[in-house]
This record gives sequence, structure tokens and C-alpha cells, in this order.
Amino acid sequence: MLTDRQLLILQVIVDDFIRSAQPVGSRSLSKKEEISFSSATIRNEMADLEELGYIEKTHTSSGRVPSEKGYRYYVDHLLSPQVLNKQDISIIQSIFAEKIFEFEKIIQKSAKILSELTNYTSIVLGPAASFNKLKRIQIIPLNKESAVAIFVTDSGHVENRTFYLPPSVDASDLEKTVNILNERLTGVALEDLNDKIYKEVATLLRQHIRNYDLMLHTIADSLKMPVNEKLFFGGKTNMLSQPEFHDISKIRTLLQMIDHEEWIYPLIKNDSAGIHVKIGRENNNSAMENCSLITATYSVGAESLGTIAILGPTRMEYSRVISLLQFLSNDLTSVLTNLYQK
Amino acid sequence: MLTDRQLLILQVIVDDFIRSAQPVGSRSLSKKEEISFSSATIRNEMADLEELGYIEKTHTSSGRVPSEKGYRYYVDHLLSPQVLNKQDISIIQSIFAEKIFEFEKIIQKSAKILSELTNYTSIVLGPAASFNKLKRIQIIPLNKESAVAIFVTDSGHVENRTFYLPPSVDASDLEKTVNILNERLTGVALEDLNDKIYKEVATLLRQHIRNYDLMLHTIADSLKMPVNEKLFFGGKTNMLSQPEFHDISKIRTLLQMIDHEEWIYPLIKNDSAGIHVKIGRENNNSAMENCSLITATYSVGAESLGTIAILGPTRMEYSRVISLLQFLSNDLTSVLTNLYQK
DNA sequence: GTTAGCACTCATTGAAGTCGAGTGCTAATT
DNA sequence: AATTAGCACTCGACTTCAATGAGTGCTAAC
Repeated sequence: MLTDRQLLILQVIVDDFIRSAQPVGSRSLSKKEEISFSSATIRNEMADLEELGYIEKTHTSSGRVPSEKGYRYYVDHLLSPQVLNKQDISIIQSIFAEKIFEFEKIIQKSAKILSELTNYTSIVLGPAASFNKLKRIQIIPLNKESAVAIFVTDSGHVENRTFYLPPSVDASDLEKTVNILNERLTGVALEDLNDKIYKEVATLLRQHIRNYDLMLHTIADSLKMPVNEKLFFGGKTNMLSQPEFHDISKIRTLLQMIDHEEWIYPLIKNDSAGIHVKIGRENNNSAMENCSLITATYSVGAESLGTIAILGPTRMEYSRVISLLQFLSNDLTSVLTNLYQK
Repeated sequence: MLTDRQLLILQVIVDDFIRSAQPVGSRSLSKKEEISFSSATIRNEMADLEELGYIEKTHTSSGRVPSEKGYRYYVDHLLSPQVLNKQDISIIQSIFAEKIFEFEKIIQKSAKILSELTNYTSIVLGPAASFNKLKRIQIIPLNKESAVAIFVTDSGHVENRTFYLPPSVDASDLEKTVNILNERLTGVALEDLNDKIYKEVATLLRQHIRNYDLMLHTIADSLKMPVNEKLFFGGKTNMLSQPEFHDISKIRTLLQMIDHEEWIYPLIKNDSAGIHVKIGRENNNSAMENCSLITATYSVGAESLGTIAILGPTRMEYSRVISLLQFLSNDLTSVLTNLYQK
């Protein structure tokens, strides 16, 4: 539908605007070496591109700026993947330099480095604990009235919940319960615990414990808590340096959104694996109007665990960011797979 | 040193500037009902106040603005404590409405509500875990090479550490070790654990475990927790609405500071109990030049546990904020004391 | 000691003018 | 028929200038 020349012009406009943040005019385009025709020709082509919705003017006599549709086309068809330089690669690999056991540390460091490498804001969704299999349950009474339940998964993740002890329960009941739970629930994925408790554990509890149902509900309640994956951020304030956010009110809406984790989940919780680019209003979020979000998933083996994302202005260096995310998510996946699958 | 009239004028200037954020002129002052003398008189007095360093001009013919010294004097001598209205009180008390076990939840909610009530940024330093006494240690092997150690305190706080198992250690060693640790360390404050391990546990371990010293160091290493108290924030973006921060670069330095937790600790980690007000450069931090920080401590019984703080512009409503912090820290202390000392 | 009066300062506002980078359109050129 | 040169036009950005008004300090009168 678009001629080669139009594609070329669109690409150069987007590239130039990403670099300079200034509307691109026909004259400055005609001076580029890729472009061999006159500014008048370019003006004609630009008028067509504008009519088709790929570029826009900021006012009647201004240069052109890519529209969201323009960015979308650029990302889908015109992007030349950037080859990472050695420095970038070695910086990313420094994430894995130390011996680490804990996912969290790696994840946190990834977020930090990603934001430093891009000057945008990075968001990393920590590994979903729900796939982890239960290794051990422990219940430790704190005093007459309350106890803390501890759940350890095979990956070394620890969850804990404080709860009130049902008044009728004594120490031996508690011990029996813990034994039953461990016997029946070890190896079960966290997300299946609740099911399993009611189906298998219930009958056993009934046989051994007085007031078994009170105990049952107390335990099940403790488990019902949302095992929400943790979010990690890097470079929250980087957006302040972007010229499109020199306006306080835009900054405010954006930072307010970043500080509300519950608003972030729907943005980055992506169903399918791989790299996704969402441009401006594609994010369905008014605070993201001038922003793009690029997400990638990381996994252990075939199982996708979490998401790493970069939030930047729509005028973002798509090519570079995609390459970085690609590279990091691959590395993360292979390191985690190694760590986790032995 | 200052005459009564000068004090009155200083007070009215500070009050007015806090309200309006505009330099205060002699004419507008003379119209206030508290003030019964002419603008010319006021001008003379203001000239003196300026010479003494309590107020400043923004330019030769502008009204006056309080200097840091002026705020300091105001806070120390002129402050009329604001009586909280019923609504404020009931909002604060709503923090404790639900039954809660976990300090963290209360603390988090406190930060949120404090920022909503003041429109400034709130910072709450969570309860120092180091005072807590150990209730139970548990070590759970994950696989051949690693295990996770879990420390539960009498307050229900749970810490966990993953570590490599020394190769020579087998299951029965581990069990013995855990027994020894529990026997010897239960009731010991977290901060004293390390000491105690080397002094008392070491000899016992030697008697019962082969390669006891490897085990010893592994455990001790795990314990070397930087049990850094957690920081909670509320209203991080509130400062964006303050007129003195309509300038992007000021906003940036401030937000960057807020996002570096390690820079916050020295600001709010206060030795002595009670309310403290630090104005502008008294904070010894260039990012805080136009900010004041008011801190209060909360405690369990007589033991001071943590800090709640409000970060606002120097032009902050000192009176209101101090009252709010006073009230909340009292409430926090009594609730926590109740919860914790039974 | 207090105040009225006056000359002076300076940030803010808005109007008027210039500049220049951009456009669209038309007519000439290839 | 496609390309380009040329030209009138638009509009944001910047500069200049004058007017306004809220403030000051100082002096002289009360």
C-alpha cells in the first residue's frame, strides 16, 4: 500500500524524531544522505503519509511527528534490530556475576541495570510463586492466641502468615496437623494447595483432630492470601529527563501511576511469551498516553515465570530496547533454568 | 532580644507565607486584624527583622519571606499547637480499626494516611527487628547443596536466608545443629545472636558435630543479617503539587533522593525519642534545601522501635504536622505496646 | 515613636514586531 | 507524468517596549 519511497521517508522521520525529539521538516530530510529527492517531493509524500495517518503536524506550519499508527508501522515493519555493543553485553552479564541463590536479588539487579542502560524506567515482575512446589510447612505458635505458618517451596521461596489459633486447639493438635499437611501437600504447587486441602486433607484431619473444621478453615484462610508477584522498578525518575515530560502535570500522572503497583499489573501481565510492544493508547491507560511499554518474558525451562519491561516515551529507542530485553530475557531464562532444574 | 511587636510580625509573616506561598508585604500585613499599626511601621520592623536574618526579600522591591532562621525561631517559640479536628482523629484511628497481627500492615497504612492527611510525603521506618527475640530457628534442606534457614521472632516476624550446605554435612548433623541452636538461642534478641553463637553455641557444636566449624561459620554468616529496617512511603508524588517544586530540576533531585532508600536512613534515623524538626539545610543534604523534615518516634513500652516522618517544603504547616505526628505516634505506641506486651 | 507621603525598584503582563523553519500550491522542468 | 523550483503564507519562538502594581526605603510631619 505504501510505496518504497514513502516507507523510506516514514522510517527516516521516525528515526530522526526518536533521536532529536523535534518535528522533522522536509528540508532537513532532503539533506540526509539516504534521501536523494527534493524537499518539494518530500512535502508531497509527507502530505500523503499524513492523510494516511502515519504522521502528524503539531501546528499548521510545523514539521511532522510520527503518530501512534506511524510508530506501530515502524515497529512492525521498519525496525532494523540493533546489534548490542560489547559494553552493553558485559554490563548485562555482570548481573549474573555473583553466586546467587535468590531470584529476588537477580531480578532486582536486572531492573536496576536495565534502567541504567536505557535511561527509561524498568519494571520487572518477579517470579510467580504459584508454580513453585511446596517443600515444607511449619507452624510455630507465638503465644496462646496466635501462631505463624511458614511455607517453604522447593525453590527456597518462603511465605509466612500470622493467624489466630482457634481456642480449642492444643499443641498436640497442631503437631498432628502439621504432620498431615506435610505428608499430603509436599510437592504440590502453591496454586493448587487450596483445592488439595479441601479434597484430601479434610478427611484426614477429621479422623485425627477434634474441631477439625475450625482448624481446616484457619489454615485454608491463611493460604488464600494473594501470593502476588512482587514488582521491582529501576529508574523511576528517568522519565523526568525526557523532554516530552517537561510538563509537571504529565509527570505527575505518570509517576502516580508508577507508584500504584496495582495499576501496573494489568499493564505488564502478559499472557503470551516473547516480546510485546504497546504504543501509547494501546496500553488502555490514560496515564500512558505518551508512553510505550515493551515487555519480555523469562522462564524456567518451558514455563514462563515473569516479565521484564521497559516503560519509555512513545519516542523510545525501540530497536535498542527490544534488543536489550531480548538478550536479558534469554540470559535470565538460561541462568534460572540452570539454577532451578538441577 | 526581639520586641513583642517584632515577634508578632514574624509570626504573621510565617503564617501567611505558609498559607499563600507568596512573599508578604507591609500593606497586606497592616490589613490583618491582629495588627494595629501602619504599613510604614511594619516596614521599619521588617527592615530590622531582615537585618537580624529572620526574613528575606526575593528581590529589592518584593515582600518578605521567612529565612531558615526565621522558620527555626517560629518552630521553637511561636508555634501555637493546632488542635486536630474530629475528622482527622477518626481518620487516624481508622488505621487501627481492623484486627491486625503484623506490624508491617499498620506501618504501611500509617504512611498512606499520613500523606493523605497532610499532602506531603510521609516516610515511616519500620520496627527494628533487632530487638525482637528469637522464637525458633528452622533449617530446611532444599536439595543436596542448599538449604534455607528460617528465623521466627516472638513478634511473628520471619526472616529467611538461603545458603549452601557444607558438603560434609548430613541430615542428622543438620538436625542436631538445629536442636542446639533452638535450645541455646531461643529468647535471644536478634542483634545478640552472633555474639551468642560464637560464645555458647560453638562449644556445644564441637561436641556433637563433625566439621563443626564449617557449620558454625555457615550459620553465623546467614545471621549477619543487615536486618535493615524497612522503609515505607506515602504520597511520594505529593511534592509535585507544591508550588516551590514547579521546577523540574528541583523535583528531580528530590525524587531521586526519595528513591534511594540508603540516603533516607541517615535523615530520619534519629537517636532520641520525641518530635524533631529539621529545616532546610539543617538536614545536611543538598536535595533537602527547600524541604523540612519532621520526625517522631514510636515505641513498645519504653523501647523506641521506629520513626514516622513527614517530608514537606520548608513552607510546611508545622503546627498541623507536629500535632498529627504527635497523635499518631502516641496511638501507634499504645497499640503496639498492647499487642506486643501480653 | 508613629505615620503619611513620595520616589524608586522590579517582576509580571501583554502588545507589537521580527525571524525562521516549516507548509501547500502552482507553474516550470525533465 | 513525475519532479522540482518558487512563492505566498502560517505560526511558534523570541525580542522589545510600555504599562501596571505590589512592594520598598527614606524623609518629614504628626
